[in-house]
Amino acid sequence: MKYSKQRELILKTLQDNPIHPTADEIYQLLRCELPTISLGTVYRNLNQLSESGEVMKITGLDGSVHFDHNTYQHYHFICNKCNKVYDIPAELVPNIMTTVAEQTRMHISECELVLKGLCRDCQKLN
Amino acid sequence: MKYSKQRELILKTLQDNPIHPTADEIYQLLRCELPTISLGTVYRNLNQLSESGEVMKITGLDGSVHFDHNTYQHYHFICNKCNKVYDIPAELVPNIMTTVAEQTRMHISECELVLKGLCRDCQKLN
DNA sequence: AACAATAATAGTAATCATTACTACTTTTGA
DNA sequence: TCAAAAGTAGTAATGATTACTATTATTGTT
Repeated sequence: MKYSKQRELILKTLQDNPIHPTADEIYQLLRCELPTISLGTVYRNLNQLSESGEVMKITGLDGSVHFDHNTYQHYHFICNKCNKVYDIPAELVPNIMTTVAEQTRMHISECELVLKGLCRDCQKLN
Repeated sequence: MKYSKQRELILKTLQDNPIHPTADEIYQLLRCELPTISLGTVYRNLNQLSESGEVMKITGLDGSVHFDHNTYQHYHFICNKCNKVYDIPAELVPNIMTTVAEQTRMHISECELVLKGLCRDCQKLN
């Protein structure tokens, strides 16, 4: 992987905006700083970065794919009202991968968990 | 919801083919039996049926949405090699929803878990 | 510093999954 | 039998993502 200014800025934007943005949201954020950047470049780089483990790809949230600068093992919660995405640290979740692997004899290498409901802020507003 | 032959056949096709098909796969399966059915009808009905809880919608597997005739609470495993989708009964998975709800004070109403890896059949082929 | 190989880019077109729209048809309950 | 409501087929439109291409930037080597 060769250096590119675009990739550096994409990574930086993701780190500075820990809101689990989509490719398009990152693109919009970047256009101020680098107006010539193209959406395809954002997609290509995010996919590369998630391949190489530098960012995390989150699916299953809504239609589109989101990205996360936090690459430690963790899970996600999305609020049905405000649509904000929250991190759920892996420590808060009972061990899933090894338990299921033991019981099913599958080789499990990835585990994606998405919880949905009402976040604390939105609970108050009722 | 009014009765329709199309909806009945869509539900039956899903029940007879517990392979977690996509809308398009159901459409292809149905075309033999009812060649005039339209893909839009399949989508509309699957969405209705999943709204009413008669089928389960699975996201986070790959790009597209899959459907499951099994509406009991359960999770999924997708094999990275053969791409087959397996059911993981909820009983095999440590209780996630209440544990996380207690610790985070979020109201959790849905929980989607997707495990990925190598299924037992594909492990043998190595 | 100049250079060639290779990777990356912008911009656009193409693809895939899904939804929206519309005129017509079925279902249903009075 | 009939009208209201819901459903349908077929097509067009949308949204997210990838593919393609000619040009540009990076990098290791002379």
